[in-house]
Amino acid sequence: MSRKIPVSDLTDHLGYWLRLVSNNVSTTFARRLEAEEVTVAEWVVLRVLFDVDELVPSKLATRMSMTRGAISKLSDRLLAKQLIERNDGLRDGRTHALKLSGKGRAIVPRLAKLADANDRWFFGVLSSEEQSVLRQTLEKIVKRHGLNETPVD
Amino acid sequence: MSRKIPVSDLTDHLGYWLRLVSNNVSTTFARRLEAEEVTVAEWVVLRVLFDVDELVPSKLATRMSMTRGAISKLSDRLLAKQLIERNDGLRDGRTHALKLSGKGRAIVPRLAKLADANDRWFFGVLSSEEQSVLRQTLEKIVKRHGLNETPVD
DNA sequence: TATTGTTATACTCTATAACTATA
DNA sequence: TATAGTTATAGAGTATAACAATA
Repeated sequence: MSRKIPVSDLTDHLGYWLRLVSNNVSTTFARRLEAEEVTVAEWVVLRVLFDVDELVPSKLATRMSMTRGAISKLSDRLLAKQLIERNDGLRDGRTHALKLSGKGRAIVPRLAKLADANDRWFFGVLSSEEQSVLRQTLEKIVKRHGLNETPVD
Repeated sequence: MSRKIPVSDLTDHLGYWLRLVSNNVSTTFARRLEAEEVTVAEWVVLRVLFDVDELVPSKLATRMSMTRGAISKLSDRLLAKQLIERNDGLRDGRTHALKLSGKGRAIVPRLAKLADANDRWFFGVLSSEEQSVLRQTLEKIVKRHGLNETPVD
C-alpha cells in the first residue's frame, strides 16, 4: 500500500497568517501616508526624531535595524523634502546629527493620526480583550527572541 | 498654560508589533530557504502548484495578489531553475499553464519542512493555547477585512 | 474591444563591499 | 587600524503603462 508524504499547507503556519495581515496593514498604511508624500520607513524616522531631538545616522541604523547605506539614502530623501536637517557641528568630524525641521516636526502629529486611524480600522474588528491579548502575545514573541529593532517595511 | 499635543508612539500600534514579528519570521524563513536557492515568493508558487497541478499566470497573480508583471518575472526565474514547466497547448492561445517539474515537485516537501521548522522555532515560545488564540485572532481579521490573498513578501 | 502575458520604467528596501574622511 | 558615512552594485518586491498576440 502507498502512503502519501505529508506536506504541510501554507495555511498551517502562523507565519502565513501573520504575514498576510501584516502586509495588508502596512500596505494600507503606506497608501494613507502617500497623501503626505511619506513612506513608512520615513515615518518611522520622523517619529523617532520627534522624541530624541538629535540622532546620528549610525544610531538610527541600529535603532531601525537598517544598514548605514539604507539610512543614508533615506535621510537624503528626507533632507530633499526638507523634513529633517543636518547638524554638522559635532566634535566627531566624521558624523553629523539628524534632526527634524520645523516642517518635519509639524507633520508628525498628522502622520501619527494616520497611524492611529489605520490601526483602529484594522484592529477595530477585534474586541478590546482580543486586542490586548494579541498585543501581549506579540510582545512575548519579541521578548523571547530578542527582537528589539523597529521594523520599517 | 500650555498643553502638549498628544502624539501616539510607534509602539502604541498593534500594526507596529505585527510588522516587527512578521518581518523577523519572514526574514528568518528567507534565510532558511537560501540553502535551497528559493525565495519566499517562489516557495509560495511552488506550494500552490503542488496542489493544483496546473495554473495559468493570471490565476496565480490573483491568488498571490501580485501583478501579472511580477508573476511573469517570478515564473521566468522558476523556469530558469527548472523548478516549473510551461504547457503551451491550451485552447486560449494567449495563455499557458504553469506546472511543477519533477525537480520542483521533489523539492516541495523539503521546503515545507523548512517552513514547519521556522514556524516551530518562532511560535514555540508560545503555549498551544496562545498559538491557537493567535491564529483565531488573525483569521478573524482576515475574514472581517476580506483578505483572501496569499501573501508573498 | 477586451484580455493575456511580456516588457520597460521607476521606486523602495535589502545586502555587500569599496571608498573617503576622521578618530 | 577602526569607525562613520557615502556610494555603487545587485537582487527582489511594488506599481504603472505600453505593447503584441489572441479572443
